[in-house]
Amino acid sequence: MTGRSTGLTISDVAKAAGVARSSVSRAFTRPDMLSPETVQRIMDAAKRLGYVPNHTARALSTGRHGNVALIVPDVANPFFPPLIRAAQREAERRDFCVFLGNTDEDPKQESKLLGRFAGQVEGVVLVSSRLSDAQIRSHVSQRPLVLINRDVEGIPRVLIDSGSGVSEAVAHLAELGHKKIVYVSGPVTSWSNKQRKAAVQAVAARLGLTVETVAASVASYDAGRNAVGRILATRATAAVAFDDLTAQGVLAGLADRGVAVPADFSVVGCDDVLGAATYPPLTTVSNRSEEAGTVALSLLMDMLKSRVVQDARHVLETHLVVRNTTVGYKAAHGKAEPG
Amino acid sequence: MTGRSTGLTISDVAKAAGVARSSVSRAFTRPDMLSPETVQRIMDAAKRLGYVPNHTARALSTGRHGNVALIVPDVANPFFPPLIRAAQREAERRDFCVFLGNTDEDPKQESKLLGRFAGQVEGVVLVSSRLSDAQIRSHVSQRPLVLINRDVEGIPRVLIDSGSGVSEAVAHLAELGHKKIVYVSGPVTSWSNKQRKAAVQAVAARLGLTVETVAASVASYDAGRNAVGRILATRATAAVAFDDLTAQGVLAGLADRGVAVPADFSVVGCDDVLGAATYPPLTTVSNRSEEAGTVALSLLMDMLKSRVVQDARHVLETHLVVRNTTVGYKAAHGKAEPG
DNA sequence: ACTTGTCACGCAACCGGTTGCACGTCAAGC
DNA sequence: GCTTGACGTGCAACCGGTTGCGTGACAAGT
Repeated sequence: MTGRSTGLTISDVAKAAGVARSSVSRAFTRPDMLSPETVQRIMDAAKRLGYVPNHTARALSTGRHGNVALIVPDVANPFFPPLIRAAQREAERRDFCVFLGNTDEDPKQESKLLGRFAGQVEGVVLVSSRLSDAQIRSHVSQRPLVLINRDVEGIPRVLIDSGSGVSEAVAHLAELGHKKIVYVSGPVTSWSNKQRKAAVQAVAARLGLTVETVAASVASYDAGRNAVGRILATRATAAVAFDDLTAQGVLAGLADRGVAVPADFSVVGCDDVLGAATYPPLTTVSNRSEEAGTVALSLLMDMLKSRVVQDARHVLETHLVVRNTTVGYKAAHGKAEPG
Repeated sequence: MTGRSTGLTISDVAKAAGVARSSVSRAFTRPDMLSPETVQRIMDAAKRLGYVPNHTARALSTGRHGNVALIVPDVANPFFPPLIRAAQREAERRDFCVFLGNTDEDPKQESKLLGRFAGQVEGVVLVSSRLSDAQIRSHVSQRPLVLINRDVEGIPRVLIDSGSGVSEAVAHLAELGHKKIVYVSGPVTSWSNKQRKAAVQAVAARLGLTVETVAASVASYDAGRNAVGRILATRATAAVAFDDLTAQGVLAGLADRGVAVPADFSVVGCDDVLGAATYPPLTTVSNRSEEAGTVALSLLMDMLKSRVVQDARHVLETHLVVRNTTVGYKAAHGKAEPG
């Protein structure tokens, strides 16, 4: 009637096995408390009847549901799925189920979801949260929570340091002989964008490169494509783009103008989101989003176990992945930087 | 202690409002049964205390959890995220939460997840299930279930008919003057692959095109790239690939050999997974996966409401999206098909 | 033989809601 | 004035497990 999978309860099993309900319960949760024969008898009966413990009832009395929530800004952004999958895997390894929430980049929606999940999850991991620090803190007081790509003091968090990879990218370009490069920036409000831009400028300064910034404002193919005019106007010989999508746009714009990559111009992306699956394969910065997912989940699980919030701050460094859109400027041209 | 958001229960509210627990319960679930003033008083007390109903307890007594599960083969496959997001949105619109399951294309894993979710969801949508018909049927007997891209008689299902779009693609190529094309096939076990291949052959026959099949075996960039030698050997002038990833590989392989696209060769993908975000933008077939997600969810919700399984079979037709990897063969060459 | 301790198990309360039924009140109908 | 019915509310059982505590059986210790 109710669509329940089976109407079977511990009582049925208890009757069949000739024991009390509590013994059935213990057979499943703490078999060591029972004699081996009793456990065996109960298990046999359970299997014979096709009994399966009711998750909800168990959750009600224990307060443990075995669920966690994962909340992301946008499932369809290719950056997140690998992270989701990794988190999922880790959760399942520990016999947890995961609720997935999609906020559409909207803080209100994020709060709403948090509320809806509350009471059926034991913990939450918030990815690239758009909430204010204060809001995040207020949620933390209610239930275990870990952050990904959001740096709030006192709250367990795992951060993907794209700065390290971007730095390598700039060093790579310098080593190849480029003297002037441009950073194609992303959304100004983005934590990642700030991080990446700063890294580019720091390393460029250290290695004596000139760097100009061209704003793509939003992170998209079109934004990258539209920025090409301004990029070329700088007379730079290489560009580091905020992300792969932007980089791909830049490649398109370059192609439109007949600029060959990497022969005439080098491009590096960030996040390794398209993998090698475009042509030419993009030199980019690894994202380690999978590890972020795994680590965040383990962190959360540890908290659930120990019941203590640790001020963990797990930083994942990224690295340059050299493919085919970068090449030595001198090697390609056999001469020095144009005047 | 237990990390519950609040220790508040209906009893607290009842006491504060000076009514019985049952009245508090009714104030939230069937306010029409109470006098307006009582409802008001209870609500005030609840708000003042910060009471929020316990989802788990409610689920235990009603059998309704307000959760559904969405199980996909691989979150990271770009085909699924838009579908997931759409389903999510639809679920939320109806105040449902969604569990996400990832099977890694493994039927065993799929069964396991189905089991783990059982008892905490009211219904399931299974996307591109790898289970056998019999297994699927056995699950259906246990709880409401709807299928996406899996055609099992008697079970509500929504099917994305990529055949229609592929047919358009072939017609498009014919119209452009191509006489001989190749179909770069995907996994032989794939329902979609069968569908697409059949469509290509049917339309080609009708329009008098010659079509050869080149197997890429798995759907991937590399597979596509490796197939190019064989594709070119057929002396065809255009290719329809199983999916966008494969198509992208084909483009890469073509570029490796100096074959210009679309000037010398036309390529069309399928699934519109990379959007326009590559260069040159790929002519492909739309996927309508978002609608599939939305429709599947509504179907499920209807079943939950009416408690009756309808043998719905919802087919979504796809269409050709013309971008820049196809062009008239004659237009490009100004002559007839080469000998 | 009698205390003491251990072990296996049952009893019953509890988790936090929902819901069938009974009860009391009050207005309308005769 | 008494029945009738509608209405608002409370009582208590129930959803399906978990768990603190008590009890009886049996072995070991003196």
